[in-house]
Amino acid sequence: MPAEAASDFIKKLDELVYVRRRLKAGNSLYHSGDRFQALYAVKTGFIKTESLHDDGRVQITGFYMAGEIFGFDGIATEEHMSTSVALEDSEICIIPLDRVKNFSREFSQVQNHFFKLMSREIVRDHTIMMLLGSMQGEERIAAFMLNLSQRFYARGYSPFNIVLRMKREEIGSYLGMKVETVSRIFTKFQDQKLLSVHQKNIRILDVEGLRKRIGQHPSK
Amino acid sequence: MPAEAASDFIKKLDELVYVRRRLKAGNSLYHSGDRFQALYAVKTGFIKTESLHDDGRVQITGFYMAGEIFGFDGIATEEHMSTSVALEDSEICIIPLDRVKNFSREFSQVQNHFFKLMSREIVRDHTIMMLLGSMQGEERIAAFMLNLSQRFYARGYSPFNIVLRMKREEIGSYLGMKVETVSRIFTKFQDQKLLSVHQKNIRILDVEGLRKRIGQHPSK
DNA sequence: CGGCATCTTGAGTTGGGTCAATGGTCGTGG
DNA sequence: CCACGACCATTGACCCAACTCAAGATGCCG
Repeated sequence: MPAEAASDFIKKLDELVYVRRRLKAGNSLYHSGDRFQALYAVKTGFIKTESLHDDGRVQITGFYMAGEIFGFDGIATEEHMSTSVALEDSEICIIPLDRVKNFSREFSQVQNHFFKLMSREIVRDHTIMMLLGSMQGEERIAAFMLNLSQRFYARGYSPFNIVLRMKREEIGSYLGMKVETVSRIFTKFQDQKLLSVHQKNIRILDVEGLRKRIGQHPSK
Repeated sequence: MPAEAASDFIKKLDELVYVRRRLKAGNSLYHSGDRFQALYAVKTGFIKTESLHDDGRVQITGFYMAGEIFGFDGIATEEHMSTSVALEDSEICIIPLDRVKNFSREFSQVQNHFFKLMSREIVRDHTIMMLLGSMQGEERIAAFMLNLSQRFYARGYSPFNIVLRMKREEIGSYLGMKVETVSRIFTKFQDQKLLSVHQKNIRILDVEGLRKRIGQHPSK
């Protein structure tokens, strides 16, 4: 790839996201049912997306941190199927899909990039489906913590000292279990010296130990 | 949209899928880890995709019938994260992604179409996540049967007389429960005159009754 | 300091898993 | 054509992980 083309590409990517928006903790960018207008990239902060079921139930379908993109669910029907909520004060880059489409015609890499982003989201969802469908409580929490750890690390933060932005109930919603169960498992992991837990401050003490929790379960 | 452009578009879509392939029941198009080469559309038959977890566990992440497209999980890393298996003799259209990308530059609708397809897959996955995360066994089966019914109907088949192509165990894998539980719930639904069950032949007797099963559960 | 939200812990219940046995169905070969 | 064997589905009995309900504990903010 010629250097010039690459730098053009970067410039384009930058143009894509030139609109920013600040979002206070607890506020939403869009609600379920809103007309789809754009994709969103987290610049700073933490976002959750929750899907509303036909009956009243709500489940968190994703947590997004700096560098991650969300909102893809709105493309299919031009209408968002989820609600996005800031878990802390956040800064969000707005990426109008029309702009992506136009740039894609000129720069095939832009198109490639967005295909890959959506594919990655699909893979991520399949991972959660496996977690929800075939792991037990302790395995789910272990997998969740390791996943957070890795994402923090990838973003330049410590992979061991994690400050949770979500409450226990939200973790439960995401992992398909009740608050009480989440809490009990945190306590258990602390007793077993896998984690140290103080409120939302979690320190991962034994990565290997957590890894071993996953997959060595009776379930076949 | 001028009629001519529309017909060009259709022609292009047709060119996209001009390679076909027959697949015997039980055979695979690709395995987890294979290099990604193309997307696949079901022309006739029935396909399952299953994801392999780090530990040995396997979970079915999708069932695809005529008209549905699968394989999107391979785009992210250029490597498939799942294995696709034919549940019955099937005919598959091969859609090389490069071709999609090239046509997209010329026909923006092609690009739109594939963005929407991927978004739809994400929405579908979120639905399953909700099902796995917050529904109980009976609700899951009810939701599953109604979903199948609707897809059969959309493809021109009877929405009431359904011939399952997958075994009970595969339904269980997809819905996050054991064979025995699936079987018990089918029996229960039959006792309650919601379904009539004979082997893989299911007749839906009471759509409203099934709908009411979903969402009226203790959970919260 | 009080009030409110969140988190933890305990006790009892239950949906679904496990294990084990039985029953059907289908394809193959004698 | 029937009998055998393989595979799949169903059913029963028992058990346990996670849920429910209920009480405290902890921390946060005005």
